[in-house]
Amino acid sequence: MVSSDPPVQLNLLPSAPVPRSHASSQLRFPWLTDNLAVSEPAGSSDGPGRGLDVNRMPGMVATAEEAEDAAAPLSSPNSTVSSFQMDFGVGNGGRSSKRDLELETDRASSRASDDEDNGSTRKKLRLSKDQSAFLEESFKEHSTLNPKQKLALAKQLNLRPRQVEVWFQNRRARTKLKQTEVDCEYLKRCCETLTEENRRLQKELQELRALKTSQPFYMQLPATTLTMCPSCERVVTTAAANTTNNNNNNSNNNSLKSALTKPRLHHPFAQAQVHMQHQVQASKGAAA
DNA sequence: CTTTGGGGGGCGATTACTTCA
DNA sequence: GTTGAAGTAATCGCCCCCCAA
Repeated sequence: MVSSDPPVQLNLLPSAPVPRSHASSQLRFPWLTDNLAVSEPAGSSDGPGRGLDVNRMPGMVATAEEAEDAAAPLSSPNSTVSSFQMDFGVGNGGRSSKRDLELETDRASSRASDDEDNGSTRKKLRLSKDQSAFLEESFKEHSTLNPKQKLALAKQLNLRPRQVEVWFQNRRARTKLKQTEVDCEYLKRCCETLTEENRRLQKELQELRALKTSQPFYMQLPATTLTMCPSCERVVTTAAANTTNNNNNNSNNNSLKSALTKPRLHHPFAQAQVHMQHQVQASKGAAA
């Protein structure tokens, strides 16, 4: 009934869900050479003193996660990101060891970046284009990460695992939002189509009622039902099955036969016949 | 076998920061 | 230089699942 296009399914997520542990794979991306210097992110010219984060006052590290954040490097846009070799999903999928692995990685990261960070403020980072592109490619492969994948990505991009995790969370949220917008647009079109259809059907109904009052002859005919012709999408009246009157209205049957064999415009039964032929042809075509 | 508490991860909502027109 | 909108990194709180005790 709704003639709108089918809803668009944005291909924003990986086609297959990420298995808990799948064969390790190695990804190399052409824009990342061994000596590729990650481009300077926009706005990175700001000094570390600017953009003081009120949530991260110096010396206020309390929880393990905060320790992780505070100890980890800024995205160090000038650092060298070498040959991304993804080692995804090895071993047990590592739920139990996740914390240890992250802490270990963060300790390593903090060692590498103590001079940059100074443990002072943590301003909001802007990922470099290369980092974003790599994360994007990874997201195409898997929309979710297991702990090892997360660590591998973090290591290769010189980011904190938490940053990778957050990026994927936000990316999933954006994907969902986009898909929702697309769905919304589709439903809107459906609604418009149905509204128009309803308007047209109301008009047809009015026409049929007018026809009924102006041509009382058809009042004597068997009860009719409204049906929709699938081929032309017009409402037609068809004779309802009526076995009780079969024996006593031969005259009607004769006139009916003549009407059906010589369909005339605006004759309800003739219209019904024509539309039934349409239906048969349509169904034959569909079957073919 | 069932219950329970903790760890871990995902998600929605929100905040805060950056960029751009 | 200022401002508002848009984009996005990051946080918070909640929920669910899993697992060991």
